[in-house]
Amino acid sequence: MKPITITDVANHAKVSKSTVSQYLNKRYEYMSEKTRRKIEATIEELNYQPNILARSLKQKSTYTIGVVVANILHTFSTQVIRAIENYFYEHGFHIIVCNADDNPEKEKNYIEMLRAKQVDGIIIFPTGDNLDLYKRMKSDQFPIVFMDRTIEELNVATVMLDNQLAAQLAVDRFVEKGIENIAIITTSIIRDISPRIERIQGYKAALLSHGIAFNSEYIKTVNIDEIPAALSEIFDLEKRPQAILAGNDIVLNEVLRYMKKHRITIPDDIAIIGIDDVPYASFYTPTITTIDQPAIEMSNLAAELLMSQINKEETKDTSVHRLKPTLLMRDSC
Amino acid sequence: MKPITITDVANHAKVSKSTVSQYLNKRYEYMSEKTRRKIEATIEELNYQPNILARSLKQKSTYTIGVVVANILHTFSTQVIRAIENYFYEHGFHIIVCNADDNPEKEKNYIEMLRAKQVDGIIIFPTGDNLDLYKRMKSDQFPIVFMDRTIEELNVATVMLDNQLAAQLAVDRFVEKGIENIAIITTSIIRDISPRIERIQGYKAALLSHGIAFNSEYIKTVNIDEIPAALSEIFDLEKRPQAILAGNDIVLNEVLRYMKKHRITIPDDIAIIGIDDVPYASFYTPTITTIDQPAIEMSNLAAELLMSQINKEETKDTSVHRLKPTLLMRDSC
DNA sequence: GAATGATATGAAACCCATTACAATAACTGA
DNA sequence: TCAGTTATTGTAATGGGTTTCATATCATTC
Repeated sequence: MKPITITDVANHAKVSKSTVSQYLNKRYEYMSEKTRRKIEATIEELNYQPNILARSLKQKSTYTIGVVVANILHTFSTQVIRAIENYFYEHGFHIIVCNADDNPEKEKNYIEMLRAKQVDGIIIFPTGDNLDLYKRMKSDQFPIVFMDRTIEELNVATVMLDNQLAAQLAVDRFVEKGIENIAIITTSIIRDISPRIERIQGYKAALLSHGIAFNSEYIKTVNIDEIPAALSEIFDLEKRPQAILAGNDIVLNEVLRYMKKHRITIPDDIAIIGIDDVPYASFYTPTITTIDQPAIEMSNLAAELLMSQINKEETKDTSVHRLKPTLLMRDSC
Repeated sequence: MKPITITDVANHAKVSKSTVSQYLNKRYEYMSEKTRRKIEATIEELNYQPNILARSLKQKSTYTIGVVVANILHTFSTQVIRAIENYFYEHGFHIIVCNADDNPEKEKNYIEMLRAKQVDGIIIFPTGDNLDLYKRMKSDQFPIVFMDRTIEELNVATVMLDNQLAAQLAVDRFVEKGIENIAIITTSIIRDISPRIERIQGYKAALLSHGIAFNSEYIKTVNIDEIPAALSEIFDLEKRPQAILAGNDIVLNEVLRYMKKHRITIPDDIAIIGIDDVPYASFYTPTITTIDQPAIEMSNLAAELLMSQINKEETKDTSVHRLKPTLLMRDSC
């Protein structure tokens, strides 16, 4: 069952490979009407499908791009994958999805494989631990866009949330409600993952702007399975907080689970705001106030930035785009 | 900035391309220790990465597989993508993720592109409307596994949920609680999508097994945005149901949203069970009883079935594997 | 009827690896 | 020392397309 090749078509239609190739590339002006129809019929008859590998090898373009997410478990990652897939489908590209699992080794492996497979570009949520690799791509002028996280010194086009603002929106809201004792919980910040850092910075800055001194006991950065313990610590404090800012969707889940378990009433006993909107936020009891990331807008922007690099457009945009989050006011605060 | 090729390495190391190629394929017995080290050093020095396209063209294997999900919006789809990605990463494969959007045209386009790109196999949630295409893959002996849905007449290896059992578990649970008026809501069943059909069949069969006549007014198959209207219809019935079985996670969301909006108490006013577990099920108020699909197990099985086809193993398994769902008993019923 | 130009087609190089096999070099034992 | 191995390396074909450019064909014009 050997596949049909362009040579088979050429022989069968009694023309040369090159003419068939011209046909495949819709350069009909290079052949007569008769030849065109003959080739058309032959392709139909043999059910021929061109081998894109061979074409890509010559043309140096695979119409494939790689998407390396840091952790596919986050709702945000899947939203981004979905939106990017959608964008590139419209442009005739395929996406290869890779999950680095927050593991720099895995990330490295993926990036190297993607480049070896000659993808036309990569959108990556960088773990931050492969500086050399990033630099090499940069110096090779390989199309690349960072998402969600920035690597300061690199000058790579980046799309991320205005994380400081995200935290600030939440703090402002809490303060508006007369709450000053605000805790923040994020997942681990090994390797200086920028969003987590920035959210904590934004939190501190916002508190200061309201003249509230921040209490370091109110700041918890822990692994997911350590969240219940962290919450217990916070609640055992002499001055327990009146509000919690959950740093991402997974943290929010754990926080809500904890409140449920310990029968702590939201928002009376504790006010809650989560960064990242979650599907159930609008019908949970109470409904949950969240800070929504414009995932689709961010994805489209990242895709466009990548496309302009792929198309070697002049606009060498290497800036960091910070998109604005939205406060979705609901009942949990 | 032209890329380094095997020829560059060969010239630089003063050996032939073939020797370098042997080195790349770790066939060190074809060269002396000295040559091996020379090549090794040169590759290091030039930072050479082989072009996998060229290799794939010759070897007729791309170490890439396609995953075409019917609708990436379902939690189940993303769970499957995640698990399959994980499985294939372990085996040195990449996955290309495609979202058919429940659109047979898009599905067709994707399948043809994937084959043109010479992927080694495809895992697909078939829309069911591309019979010719499925048949052709089958007759080409192209590695393919169906997931979530079966196409009866085709004899393609398939992994899916035991949907009848899923519905039955739910009905049994309702009946156990003394509830007999049970409604079921699924999303649209144009094109005879098998899970939806089977879940309704299972629902009917389970009712009968309990000696309960089913009421066709209790069965709603509608688009997502029509769910509130469908619910209103059901609640306006003379004999309104005491329970609702939500056919998938998205339906469950809409049902819960409706109940919240109309202040209908779960489980007192209405008992609810959802097919597909959702992240918030265990801390919602009340916690939600769900029928959980073993997504990871199903994905691994599908991946293994595909791998055995790719490796041309003897075991020509073309059967339909129906995995058992689990009832996660919580408070909503 | 030859020169001209436009149209149509094919030959061959190329993309970058792999691989079968030929060629050379080094080494063995008699 | 020389045939006979064995170890090492190189040549060339191959995979399936694209692309450049030469050639063939044909109609047109003078």
